[in-house]
Amino acid sequence: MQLGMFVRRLEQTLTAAKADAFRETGLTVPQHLALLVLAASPNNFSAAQLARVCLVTPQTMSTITANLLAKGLIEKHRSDVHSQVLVLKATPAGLELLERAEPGNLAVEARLISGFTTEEQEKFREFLIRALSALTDPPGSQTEA
Amino acid sequence: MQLGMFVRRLEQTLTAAKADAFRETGLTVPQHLALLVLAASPNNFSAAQLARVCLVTPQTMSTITANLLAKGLIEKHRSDVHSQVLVLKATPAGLELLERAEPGNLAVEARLISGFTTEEQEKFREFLIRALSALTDPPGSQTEA
DNA sequence: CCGAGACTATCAGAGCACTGATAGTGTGCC
DNA sequence: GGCACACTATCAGTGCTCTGATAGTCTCGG
Repeated sequence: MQLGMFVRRLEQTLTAAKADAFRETGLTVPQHLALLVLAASPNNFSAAQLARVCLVTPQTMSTITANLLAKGLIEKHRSDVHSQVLVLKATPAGLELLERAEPGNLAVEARLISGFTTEEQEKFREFLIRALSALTDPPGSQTEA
Repeated sequence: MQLGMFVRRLEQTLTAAKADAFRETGLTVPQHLALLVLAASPNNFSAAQLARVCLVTPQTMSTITANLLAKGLIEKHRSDVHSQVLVLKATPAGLELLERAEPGNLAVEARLISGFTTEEQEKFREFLIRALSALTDPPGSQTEA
């Protein structure tokens, strides 16, 4: 079995576990992430910036923020420096819900690494980053160079 | 940054890379997987069995097989042992397309592990499986017991 | 000044993935 | 025999993700 299969499997299981943890709050995993980033950011993001941070396309983030907006967890403000840019901001209700969701999130993360020593965690993380780099940096792109 | 984030990121990047590799064939990543499993299986699967193997729900697999079916890459046969079960089978066209898709798939897998020694690959795989087990086996599920 | 390029937002459409619900079938227990 | 349970297929609805396309705005260079 190829390594990629295991990566996919772990991610699926992880997402399922988080979705389960967030069920009570009504948040989805991407919604949680967007809210988390927004709450942590000093000056708030535009949808396009948020999309880049969360590694999705602006169109996808638009879907996510539309759902958060409909639930009143975030709000949009017209930027005063760029007349067209819409700045996103977590509402008090959003922050409050996030508070309630975090324990579940952290519990899943804790479960993920429960079988690892601190050293192994570091090594695991290093492996993930190295694999990511290998896929991101085009090493086999001498073809067109 | 939490470890889960890196897992998600790697999976997203991996899927994107595979999607890119399959673009020429018109296959999506889930379609490729379903076709691969179907082609490799001695006696062919029902949609429900295939769903379990690919780790998706039967409803999801139904969507995937509908698209494969529409492209003529697989076919459905009524099982002769169970009157209601529909057995799936890759068509010659499906097998032929799979042949064309495999090099790209393998290239991405090769890229994924390109920065690893054989030992590290084994360790990486072991880490992934260990994390998977930690999430799957319910260690904190005494709540409802 | 004006046009090119970069960035923003947003619509449209396809595919994947889930939950929930409905219905048919097949096995096995009472 | 008949009922319950398990498994199959499938419809309906929601949400995430992508590509492609359209349009507004801003900056910078000629």
